[in-house]
Amino acid sequence: MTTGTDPERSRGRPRSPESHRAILAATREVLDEVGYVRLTVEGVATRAGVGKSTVYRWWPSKSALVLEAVGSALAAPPRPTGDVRADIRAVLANIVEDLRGPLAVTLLALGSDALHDAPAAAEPVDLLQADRGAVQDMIEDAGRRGDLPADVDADLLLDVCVGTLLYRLLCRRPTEDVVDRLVDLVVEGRIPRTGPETEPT
Amino acid sequence: MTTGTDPERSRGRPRSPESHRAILAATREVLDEVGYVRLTVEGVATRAGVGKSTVYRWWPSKSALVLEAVGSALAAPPRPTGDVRADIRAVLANIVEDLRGPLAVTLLALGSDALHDAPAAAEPVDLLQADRGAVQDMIEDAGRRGDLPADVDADLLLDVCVGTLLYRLLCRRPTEDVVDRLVDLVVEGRIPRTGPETEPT
Amino acid sequence: MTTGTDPERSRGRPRSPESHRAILAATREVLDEVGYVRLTVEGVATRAGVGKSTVYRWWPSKSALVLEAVGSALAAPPRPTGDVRADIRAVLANIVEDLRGPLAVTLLALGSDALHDAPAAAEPVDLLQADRGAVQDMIEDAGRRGDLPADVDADLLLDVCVGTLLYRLLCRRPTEDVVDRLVDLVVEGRIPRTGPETEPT
Amino acid sequence: MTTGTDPERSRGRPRSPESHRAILAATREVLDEVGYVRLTVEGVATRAGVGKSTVYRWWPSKSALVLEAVGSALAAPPRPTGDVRADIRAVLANIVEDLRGPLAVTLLALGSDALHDAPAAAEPVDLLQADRGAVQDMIEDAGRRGDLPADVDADLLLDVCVGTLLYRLLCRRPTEDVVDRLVDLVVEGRIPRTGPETEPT
DNA sequence: GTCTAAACGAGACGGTACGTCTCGTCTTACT
DNA sequence: AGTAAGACGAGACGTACCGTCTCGTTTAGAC
Repeated sequence: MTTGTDPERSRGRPRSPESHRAILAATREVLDEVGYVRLTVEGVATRAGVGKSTVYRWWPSKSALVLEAVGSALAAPPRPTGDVRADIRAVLANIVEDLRGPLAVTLLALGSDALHDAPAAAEPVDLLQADRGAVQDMIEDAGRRGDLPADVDADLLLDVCVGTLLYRLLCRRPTEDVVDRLVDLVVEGRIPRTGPETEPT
Repeated sequence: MTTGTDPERSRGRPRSPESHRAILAATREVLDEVGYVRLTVEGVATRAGVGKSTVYRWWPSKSALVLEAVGSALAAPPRPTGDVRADIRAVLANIVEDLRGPLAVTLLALGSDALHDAPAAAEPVDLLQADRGAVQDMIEDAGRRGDLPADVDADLLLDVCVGTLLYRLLCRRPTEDVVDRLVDLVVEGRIPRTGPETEPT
Repeated sequence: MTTGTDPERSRGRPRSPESHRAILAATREVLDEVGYVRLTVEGVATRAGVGKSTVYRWWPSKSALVLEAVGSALAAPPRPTGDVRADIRAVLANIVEDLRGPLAVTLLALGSDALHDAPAAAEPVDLLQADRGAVQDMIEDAGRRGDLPADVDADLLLDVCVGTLLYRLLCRRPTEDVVDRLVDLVVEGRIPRTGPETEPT
Repeated sequence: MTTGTDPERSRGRPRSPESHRAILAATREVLDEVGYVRLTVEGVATRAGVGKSTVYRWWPSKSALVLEAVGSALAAPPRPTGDVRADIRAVLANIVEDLRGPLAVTLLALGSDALHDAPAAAEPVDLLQADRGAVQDMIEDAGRRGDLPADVDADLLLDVCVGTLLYRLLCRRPTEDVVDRLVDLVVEGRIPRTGPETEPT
């Protein structure tokens, strides 16, 4: 199947895929090291071995660049198995994984930066939820199957999970066993307790 | 013989309380209007009718200034009544109230900015929880009274509430009836549903 | 084989000659109007229609900028004619001309500023003497020709002339007929007198 | 009529002479160490063990303070002896002595600073010539006695001497034997030569 | 021996300029 | 045509002094 060369797109020298990748990689590294506010486009370009104008040719601003760099590093959404506990667990584990490193912080910076520009507003925070629709379907399926209430509010349920994880990461509180207890809470209504550990049902 | 006035403290011209207040007020206004990243110290100083050096005399940086300005505008913690549902509701209503306006966004910007400085890190996010200790005590009291499990994890329970609200505000999803349903979830284990509205017990 | 273009030098956008010239011109204007101490780099940049960073990209400091601006406005050295009186007269007339306007004052400010930095020290005062070597040669030639003593101290002789003019300008005393009388003094040993005017020999 | 103590003037605490002296001394020290432009009133006050307001109570500005500090350290004018060579020598030696240290540079800074304020303009440069009138009288006396031309231009003659010394000091050229040769030039019309040394007449 | 008013130290104040930094755009020469 | 280099206009950063202004504390002469 030849996706081939779009006659409109392929005039002149084509975009260099190496540069593109190098820029995104450099962005992620710099983000790791100094954070969003101290990241400079010039620094990224230098580290990528690229001219600053090449960055600006493909991304309109620092925030757009960072947004794509962060998005491109997110974990792939898991495939649903039909076991609602396991599926939600997998989604949350993904999020925890994603939010390690600089991503949580960066998302917040992006979000707060964007919230004062009506247009760009929703984008960053939705990154964590590229697969939100799929997850909601999965939850609603569970409702139909009877594993959850039939009219479960998948939207809020998901926000409880994601919000709690994001907030704990932001406050630097531990998140290891929180995933399980969140699942217990939102799937079975089990109020979180301290103590040995949540026992399996 | 009580000297009263501390000889160490009263040398030189005393700090002008009007300037101090005017600066914090101006900071809040500018924050409202243009947001954290577009706020400038010079702009704040001008609006407060104050020299830039007066701002820097008392706050070491833009972020410290904003942090205090935001903190000084938070709602006062409610007094516990003994009814766990009502108490948690009151705390969450306070948070929702605080996060209207620019505070949610600003907290995120501050938080993300700070997370790359080990020392200043925890401050901003803890602002929302100046009264966290009191609320935890309140929850644990409820555990002792039997309104909640005796070994309830007050820490996580609180994070579920705060995190969810913060996240929904950040994503611009509605928060009006979420407070009630969160209380239902964390106090009674009621899984959130769509539908007419949560009926009273 | 002449490569011509130095591969090291010609990377990136070349320096804009208009900006460079505009900055020097603006510096001279501002100097004229408000003097050295009240000259502001930002003011110069604004008048030149240039960003402040462009000024600082090419001159490390206000004093370096002013030094070059002043230097670039000095009169070109006159061509020696062989008549020692006429030649010295021409040199001194040049100096008087240069020191009109803000240059005398500026040189002093620069000089006094610089004298506390060992490295930059000599520069400003030497500005007046970019052509000092040539003038000394001229004087020594006159010595060899017999128009002046054979072992004339050209150095001191020149300092007498320049120093006297600079000092009188600084004290705001008139300098119109001083040039002639200085020449009388240093070429013919005629002690300066008040009175109608120096008669021609 | 008892002038005695003016009832208007002598209420309250009298001016502290120690502070006054300490401020002038500190000014001279700081001037020596860092020069005029880098001298700060606050630094002077601190070194003098004095509040900044005490400085500003008695001197209207940094330049006025420095002017007085510099003036108060000048050498006392010599007494005329009747020997014109010796008298001029003594005056010039005084000037050379005064201009060692930071004074030459400071005078220039003050002068250049002042030249853009019409009122304060002439003061600094005239410092060197507090005794100018006396010296002019002395030169004119020599004219009347026949040691110099009867209509000698004392004004210009003095400027030649002072200007030359000031300029050489500013350029950091040696001044040791220049005094003698200047006297030779302006008293006897002897054009300066290099060589063994000026022989006595 | 008070009384009292000016001078004092300390240092906060409103300003202003500094020199540095980053943004996002523009302009070259090279490939 | 796309790129690396890097100059450009703009404007905020945080620092340093300026000269003014309050404070509370001496301190010496007037009463």
